[in-house]
Amino acid sequence: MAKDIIKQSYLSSDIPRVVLDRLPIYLRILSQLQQEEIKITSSKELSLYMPVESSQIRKDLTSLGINGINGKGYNVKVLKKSLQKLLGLDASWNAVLIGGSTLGRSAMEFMRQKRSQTYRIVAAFDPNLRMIGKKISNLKIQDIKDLQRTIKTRNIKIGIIATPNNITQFVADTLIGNDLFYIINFSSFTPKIPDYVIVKNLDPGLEIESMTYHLRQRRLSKVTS
Amino acid sequence: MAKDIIKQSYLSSDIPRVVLDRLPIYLRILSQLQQEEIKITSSKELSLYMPVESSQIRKDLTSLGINGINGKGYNVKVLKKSLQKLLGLDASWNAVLIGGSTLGRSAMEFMRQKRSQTYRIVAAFDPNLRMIGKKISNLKIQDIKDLQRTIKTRNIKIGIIATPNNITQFVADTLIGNDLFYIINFSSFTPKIPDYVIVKNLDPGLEIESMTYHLRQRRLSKVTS
DNA sequence: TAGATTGTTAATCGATTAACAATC
DNA sequence: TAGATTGTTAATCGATTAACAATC
Repeated sequence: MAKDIIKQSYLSSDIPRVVLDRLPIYLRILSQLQQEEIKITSSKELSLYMPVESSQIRKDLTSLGINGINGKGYNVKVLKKSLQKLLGLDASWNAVLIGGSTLGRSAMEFMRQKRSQTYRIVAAFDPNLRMIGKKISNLKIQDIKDLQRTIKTRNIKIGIIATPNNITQFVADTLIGNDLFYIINFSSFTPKIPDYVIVKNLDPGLEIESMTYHLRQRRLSKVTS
Repeated sequence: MAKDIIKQSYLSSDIPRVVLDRLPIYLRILSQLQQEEIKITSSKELSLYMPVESSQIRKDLTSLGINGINGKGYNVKVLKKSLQKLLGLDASWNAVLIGGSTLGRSAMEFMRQKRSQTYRIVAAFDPNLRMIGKKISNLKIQDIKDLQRTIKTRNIKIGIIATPNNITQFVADTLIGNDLFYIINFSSFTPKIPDYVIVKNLDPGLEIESMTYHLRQRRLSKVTS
């Protein structure tokens, strides 16, 4: 029932995925420009920092209802604010970490470095009973039985999986069963999920493995040339 | 001169980026199937684990010269081997880490978790002279002056940036200047790079920030429905 | 005004999907 | 053989780019 409503609203979100994925990149670039005290930028300048034509950037922005100053460009501050609001970055979202062993700890540590205002890890759990009570960063690892209650009381919307690959599916199912439909997955297992759930797999290995293809190519071409 | 050759060979690598990015995902799924002792799979089965139609998968594979058993499917072991070889995962690539403070440490720790056979971090540097000599994991942080020599002697092909945002560009330029054209960037700054360089920006923030859009959408739709 | 840049359309490009004969 | 799945083509879909009049 609740899922039906959500599914519907998800499908109705009208920004194409490719556009959506570019927006945080625009924001990064705008922040950089701000640090350089640049007040007005242009689609052309923005395009220097990413592999996208200026016309694409203009198109993205107009499609979102964001307009520049005709003949001038875009006000950096205004554009940044618009994008932040659109992406929901003016709010802060609570997240829960599942997995208190080394992967969990390093993932936590790594995310902490980024000091994002957008999300906060406010609770930690581990399916392994032996981990309960141990501390990870400043959080006490809780019994997974209390997951549902904690999600409610702490208004948690994002689940972070940092468990061994062999229980990733179980953990994902648990999160989804507890109405967490936004999942960040640090494990190397890609869980099967219903289509109203959004999972981001953050596995550096995935990136590096497509890199090595190019490495190999270049070596071959050097040898043969 | 050397750059010209490389540039050329990069452009001539004929696998489309979208296809290339799917290959490591196929490999993950194949490993999972192997763990379940499944010997023969099909494009249909593989498509269950990722948002791609079976015809796409067949097309990807034939385009790479990989053939299945007509009427039967694909031999899991054979397919895995073929993809690994194609991606250059039968080799091991040496990487250097730049940045020995907390971000560097947690990135290192995080990557260690993954125990990839594909790459190995064999040296660490920091532009900050005060960091020199400190240990990170089992590596001693070296003076960046020795970067060039170490790259040569240790046959390093991959550079990992884990420095504060404000020096990312400097570090990227340094790496490129030392003929490292494969860069993994853990900072939140997107450096400007020549087009023959491949940079993978691994910033969980990027992923999460496009997630919050959907979070916001659903909240709004719940309120209005 | 002259120069620069937006907003927008049309053309191009490439990726995905559906369908089915060929094959095991 | 019957059933299932590949390999491949054609159709569809969507994203990117180029071009330019309108605007500051």
